[in-house]
Amino acid sequence: MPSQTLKDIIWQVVYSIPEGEVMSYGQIARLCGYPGHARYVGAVLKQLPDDSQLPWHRVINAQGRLSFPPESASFAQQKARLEAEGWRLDGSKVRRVLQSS
DNA sequence: TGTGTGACCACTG
DNA sequence: ACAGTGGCCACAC
Repeated sequence: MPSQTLKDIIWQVVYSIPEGEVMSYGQIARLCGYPGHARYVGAVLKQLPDDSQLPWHRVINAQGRLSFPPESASFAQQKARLEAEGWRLDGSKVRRVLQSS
């Protein structure tokens, strides 16, 4: 059996997402060498303790949105953390803060 | 061993 | 742009 479970690999990949960048669940699954496991990536992140140091907020879905109900506390926290790293929510879409306007 | 469950995704109209 | 649909597959029970 693997010394590293898929869960371990996912943690590593999420941890490696640099500040200022975001990645989709499916993208992470593929990077782990497990294409088709996007849902599992979400399941793993869901188990993280609140005080986790993992940058889970840099993980959004393939549509460029947050995978939480807009009124939830998790949504608010992810939104806040992303905004602190140079992103903004344009409607429900996550967009890089930039340039012109 | 079998079934239900998703912090998903790609495709379609 | 948006909603519906089917597919996905490890995991918890």
